[in-house]
Amino acid sequence: MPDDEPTAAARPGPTGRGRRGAAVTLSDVAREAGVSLATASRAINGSATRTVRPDLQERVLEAAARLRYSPDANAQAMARGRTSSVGLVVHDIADPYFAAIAAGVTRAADRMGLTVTLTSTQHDPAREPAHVELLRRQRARAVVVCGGRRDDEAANAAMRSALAEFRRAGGSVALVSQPLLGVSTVVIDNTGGAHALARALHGRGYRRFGVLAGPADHLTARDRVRGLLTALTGLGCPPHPDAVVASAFTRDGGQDAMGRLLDRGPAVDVVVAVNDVMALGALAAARERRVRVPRQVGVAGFDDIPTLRDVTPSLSTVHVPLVDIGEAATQLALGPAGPEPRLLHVAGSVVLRDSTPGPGAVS
Amino acid sequence: MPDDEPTAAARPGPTGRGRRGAAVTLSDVAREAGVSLATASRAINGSATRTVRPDLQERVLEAAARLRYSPDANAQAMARGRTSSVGLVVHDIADPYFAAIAAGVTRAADRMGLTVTLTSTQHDPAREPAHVELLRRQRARAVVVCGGRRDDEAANAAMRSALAEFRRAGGSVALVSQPLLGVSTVVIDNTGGAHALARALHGRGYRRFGVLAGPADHLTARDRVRGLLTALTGLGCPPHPDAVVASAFTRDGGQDAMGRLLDRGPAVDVVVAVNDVMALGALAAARERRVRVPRQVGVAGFDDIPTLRDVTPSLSTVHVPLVDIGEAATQLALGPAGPEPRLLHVAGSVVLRDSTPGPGAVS
DNA sequence: TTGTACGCGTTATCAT
DNA sequence: ATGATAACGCGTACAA
Repeated sequence: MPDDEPTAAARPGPTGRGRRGAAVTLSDVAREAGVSLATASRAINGSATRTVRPDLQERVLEAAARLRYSPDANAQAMARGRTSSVGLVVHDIADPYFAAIAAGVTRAADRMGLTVTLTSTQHDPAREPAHVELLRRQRARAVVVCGGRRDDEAANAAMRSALAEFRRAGGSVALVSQPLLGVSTVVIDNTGGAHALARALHGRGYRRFGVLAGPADHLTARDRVRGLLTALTGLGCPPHPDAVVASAFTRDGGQDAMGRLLDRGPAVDVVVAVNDVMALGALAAARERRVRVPRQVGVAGFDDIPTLRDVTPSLSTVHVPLVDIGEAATQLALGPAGPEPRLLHVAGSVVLRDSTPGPGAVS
Repeated sequence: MPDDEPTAAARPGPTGRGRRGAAVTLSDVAREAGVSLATASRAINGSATRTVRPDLQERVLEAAARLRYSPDANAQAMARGRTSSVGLVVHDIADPYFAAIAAGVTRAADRMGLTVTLTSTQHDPAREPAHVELLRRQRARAVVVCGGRRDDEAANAAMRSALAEFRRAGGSVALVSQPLLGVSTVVIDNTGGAHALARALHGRGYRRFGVLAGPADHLTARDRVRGLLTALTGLGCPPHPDAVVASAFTRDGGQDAMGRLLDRGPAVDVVVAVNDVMALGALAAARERRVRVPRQVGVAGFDDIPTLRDVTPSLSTVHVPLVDIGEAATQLALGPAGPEPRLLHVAGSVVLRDSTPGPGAVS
């Protein structure tokens, strides 16, 4: 029998309050191995300064395996003064945009031996500060906050304060959005990407643009709209004012806005949504109305979420490396914390697909 | 100035090793409020048995707010003997199937005041036990493991052992898959759903079925295939043996299998994939080959992932309430732990959409 | 190199 | 109702 029983696993002592199922502690391992607690600790987690004799080391490791010892991360966190977890704040993990970023964060964290604590605001920006506070209580080493900021000074102040407290507690912070909170941020070039997209579409012959602009106070949406408008104005074909329609930053918002545009708006030959999920909503609105895409109207989005692979017609968009951004944000947060917040600018690249062949293209 | 400065926030004492940025502890709050540590603790987190005088309570709360005190969850975990986090193990958080379940888990956890620790195996089932062990170190209250089991006794034994250790450490467990690990499980009725789907498609007139069967050792895939085959056999039209093609359980797997079926397989008029992402891959394969769906061949999947909303033609499938399942699994894990593992059976419902109008349907 | 002892921040027990 | 104090499990100066 290679797997013999522990010698004195369950401590019968009056000490244990019996809360957890007979937890085996490092002391148990030390006793089992016949060494001191300190030695056991060094043998298992390897001290930076100290080293332990090979034979003792082996005895400790064997004892640990025999007892199925599992170090208590909470106790380690206390003793070491730092945890091994990073927080991630998203609006909705089921949204492919956030899911892709989350994949990057988990990958990076995994590589660094850290775990990810995921919190979702369920689309309510007002809950973000509370989630940051929650992560502060966990003493997470870092927190990555995703999702565009709003033009709402009260909300931003609350968030800024929450992040400041988080850092005061020793944690570091990285954002994926706009660099307005005074912390390190992965900044997506929304304006430039939108600008390039407008030019590319113009290059395919489109002249009458519609824009699904998202919420007026949403900074990402606003930047993208601005990029589109300046480019189109520069090209001499600014969109009709009524062809720029506001809505929520979601699929439903895009569907709604596209519906309004198709039903009561001026004629357009291409519609650009400020993100992909809105563009998907727009496609749905077009389908409902038997409006053919791209024959009657072209559609483009922004972000290049993985979902687009399965949409027909394949959707033109601005590719943004979401998974890489998740990784980068994590590294940014965990990296050396200089006094100045660091900014990492990420450019998007236009990808024209079947949804925008040009106004005269044969289907 | 409503927001006055802390009186004695930063403890200058030689105690602090200065590891974390001047952490404010409960002792600081107690001193600031002029009460004992115990009273401060009770005032802030409210003891079950003891109660504290209102005026003292208020003084403590004020002091805490003034000092921006944030309780240390790790210390609380130690003192209380239990944490407030649940673990979640998935294969890939970017996969809409897992993302939807994760949304349910976070929602349930959120409602119960718990945080979610997310770990992703990056599609490597062999890493699952290690992730469970990681969650055990954190002393997570519970762990939810998603993803179908394999017919691999070694792997299952390793997982069973990891879960047993997790429970021995006081944690509870719930699975979303097959009930073969001896723990509470949310069981999706794969066989029944597939059976019903086959009958429904047969009802629309399809007779020559193709099946994208997934990996041979994947239990979920196997159950679904079995459901399809028994139904079709019962209906007198079992699929041609060469029309049942194996592949990976992924989009690429579906694309690959569909390609092989279309290129070298027997003629079929409808193809059923054992999950939606494979069906999406199948659609891609059909597109590549200029095979029209549903005119030349119908396609159906399984799961009803949210992505399907945006696919054309809209995909027939078996609806499975993924978000609800995530919630249910969390509650199952956190609920009263009887000696017997609890099983929660979830049925799917067939949803026929545009991808399977019937072989003779006018497009 | 090994062992001893203290501290991490909080809760819970037991006196008061 | 409040306060002193012993755990909780581990890391690490410090002493041996």
